Amino acid sequence: MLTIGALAKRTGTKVQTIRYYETIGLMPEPARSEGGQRRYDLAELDRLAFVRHGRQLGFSLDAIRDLLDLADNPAQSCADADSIAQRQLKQVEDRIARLQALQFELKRMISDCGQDSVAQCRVLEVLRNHSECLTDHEVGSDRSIGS
Amino acid sequence: MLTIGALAKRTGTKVQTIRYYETIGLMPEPARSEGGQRRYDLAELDRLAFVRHGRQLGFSLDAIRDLLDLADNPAQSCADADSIAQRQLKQVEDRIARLQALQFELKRMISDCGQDSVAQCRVLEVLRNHSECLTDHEVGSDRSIGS
DNA sequence: CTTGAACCTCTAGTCGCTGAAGGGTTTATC
DNA sequence: GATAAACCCTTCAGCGACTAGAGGTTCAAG
Repeated sequence: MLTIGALAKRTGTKVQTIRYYETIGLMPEPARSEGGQRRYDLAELDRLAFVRHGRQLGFSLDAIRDLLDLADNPAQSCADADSIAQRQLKQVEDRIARLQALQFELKRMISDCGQDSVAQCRVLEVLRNHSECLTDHEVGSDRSIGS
Repeated sequence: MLTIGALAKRTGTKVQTIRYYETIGLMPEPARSEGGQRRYDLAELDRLAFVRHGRQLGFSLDAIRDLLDLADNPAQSCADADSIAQRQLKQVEDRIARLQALQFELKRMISDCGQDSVAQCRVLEVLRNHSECLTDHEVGSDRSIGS
């Protein structure tokens, strides 16, 4: 039986995060000690490890919830799990593309500035005039990854 | 004199977002009509365009606040603006690197699954066993870009 | 039996917006 | 001059995924 602190250490999670997962129903309500403290078993350790690993791979908590359901009902879950992962891959690839456009624009902005200490700063100039940009560097929502 | 709606349309911003920028002090309190509606002039249009462009380039509102201060005090602001942009570039490059590790891992996970409809799903398997991963695909905070 | 680390609940804050409720103003048309 | 539509106002709550803090309780070691 693990305390919440031990579980946190083993999975690289903060204690508060585990309690948060419990409040949103991602982790089950665990057993309690006589004094009311949470006690976890190995099944719960596995579940949390699964969740954290999903988070590290950028899955949203909703996606992880779906994947957990699939893992619990093993009958032909593969196609569903695959499509969730495909969706995640696509999101990751979209984000990479957008960030690369940003990277290009930022690099150009910085290298144009650099040495000459004239009052005309390229960085500020570029921000003032969008027309100076070469790429379409709009950034979409980046909400799925927490700290 | 522009209404808030006209300003929103011209800058591709939502009306609420402009009001939000005002509450956090990023946009000044504008003039008002007799009936109390906001009226903007061209200086305010420029400022909002600057802010939005900074957001498109992934700068946080705090970074944009600093850049606006620099733009207002033109004396040798170039080095400061440059270092803010450098920091932003580094963040973008870090995020790209992490996302590419994710992309690699997700692709591997998906391609290993694919055809064989056996109950053993690679996607779920990989999530269960972190040790199967080849890369260090930890994802950091992605807080700086809104929707 | 005492200490102190770890636990508990509850609430509020983070970031950058977004949406909605419940009104008031402006403008165009009749 | 009336009316209606389109716009605007304030205020508050919510998103996702946590994180931090206050103020109190429990547990394990010495």
